[in-house]
Amino acid sequence: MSTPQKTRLVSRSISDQLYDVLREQILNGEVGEGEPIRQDGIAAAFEISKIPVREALVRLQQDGLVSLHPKRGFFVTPLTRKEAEDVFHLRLLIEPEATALGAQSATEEDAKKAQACLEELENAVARQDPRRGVYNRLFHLALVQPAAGPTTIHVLTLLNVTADRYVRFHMHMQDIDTRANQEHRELMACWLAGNKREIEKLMRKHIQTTLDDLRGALK
Amino acid sequence: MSTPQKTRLVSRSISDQLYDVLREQILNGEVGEGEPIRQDGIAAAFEISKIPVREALVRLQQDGLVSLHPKRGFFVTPLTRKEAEDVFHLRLLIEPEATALGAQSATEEDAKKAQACLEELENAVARQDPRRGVYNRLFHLALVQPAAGPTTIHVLTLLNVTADRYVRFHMHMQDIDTRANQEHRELMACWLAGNKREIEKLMRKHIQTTLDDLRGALK
DNA sequence: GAAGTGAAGTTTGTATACTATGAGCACCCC
DNA sequence: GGGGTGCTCATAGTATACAAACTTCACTTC
Repeated sequence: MSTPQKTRLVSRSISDQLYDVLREQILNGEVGEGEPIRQDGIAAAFEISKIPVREALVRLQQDGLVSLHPKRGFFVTPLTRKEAEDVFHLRLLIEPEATALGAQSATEEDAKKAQACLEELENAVARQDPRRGVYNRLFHLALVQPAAGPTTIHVLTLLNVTADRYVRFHMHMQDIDTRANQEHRELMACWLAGNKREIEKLMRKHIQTTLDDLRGALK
Repeated sequence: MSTPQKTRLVSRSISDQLYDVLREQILNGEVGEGEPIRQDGIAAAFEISKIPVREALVRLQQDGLVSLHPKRGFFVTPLTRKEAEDVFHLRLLIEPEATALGAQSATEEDAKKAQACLEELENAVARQDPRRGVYNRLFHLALVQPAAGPTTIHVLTLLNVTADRYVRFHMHMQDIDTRANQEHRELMACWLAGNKREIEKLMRKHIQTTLDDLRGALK
């Protein structure tokens, strides 16, 4: 029997699933910044015990999305202009180069996957999926994946998640969807062609434009 | 009554303390790479329950020091040349500039704290303290702290921790202690003077030299 | 002897239960 | 009436208990 099936199937633990759900809720602003997070409340809402809730929160804490005051609980970290600037600064340092390197060592399969991610992203945008930030991240990461080491992936994931939070909070999506779509198309074409210098420039501009828009929204 | 006491005293939870201890053990190689980590074993060793053990491990997982195979347990992530290159590459991108910015906006107090960290580091080196990697990280971070945003701090901490792991594993400390001491002195002098360009150059060289030594150790 | 099958023993992941700390409020003293 | 003191309640953090999954290994079958 052949093995075309290569997706690894594993049982995801409750805490692991909850981690994704809570992260998405925070990114969507469903729990306001600075707001306390009641472990019992979440446990009751999902009809589970506190143990997996705490594990998910601990992971989010390590991601910087919530902070923990000992014996007082977890709080959603407030959004600050300083953090926004910080995150985009780091992205500008890391992501353009990493993307260019990814293009250079991308295999046929990597290219397919990146294109699939772009399609999914465009579909999500087209149907106004509120989770399209997720697909945006996946696309950006797919461009980096072929060459990047595990730490670069991890750091960029962290940065993109936080960036996503600011974008979702301060900006009306439809305002940037069209432009972003255009830029993503250009990026993808250039990435497939493997033009290192050009990709770096495009990606830098792509991130910078988002940052400029964000600064505008922050007045 | 005056308040010269400004260190904030908080009760550290068991899981929080354990996080530090386990991280240090992994950095020291006390648990070999790829080795499984038995939750019950650790719980028994510290005479606590599994709950805080799991929380500490989840944090370490988020740091990339251990990985989790569902229903099979936590494993110490293996050291790879690729990750080492990756981590140092990122440090070279971020840390020199961040250190220079730190120097520019350092207050008198920041300077005092940085110098105190350097002293502690030198003391630790002098007495061959096995935990001197910790003080090294604290010193490097103290140089960055004055200007850096929270995310930069977080990312650099992550990178320095991982870098530390490779340095401790592959290199005999005494071989580099002397050189590092010298370089730290130079860095500190330059940092206090606030010469941006020069600091960047020195820090870049400092990190690069460590990377070169590491490459040598890796054959 | 190699490969498949099944039962016993580990170990994980989560529920439940308990302790103790912090917040909030009423009361008291001046 | 303002500030201190103790009580009550809510919540965090951890221990204990347990079900489900994985591993191991002996046993069977060809």
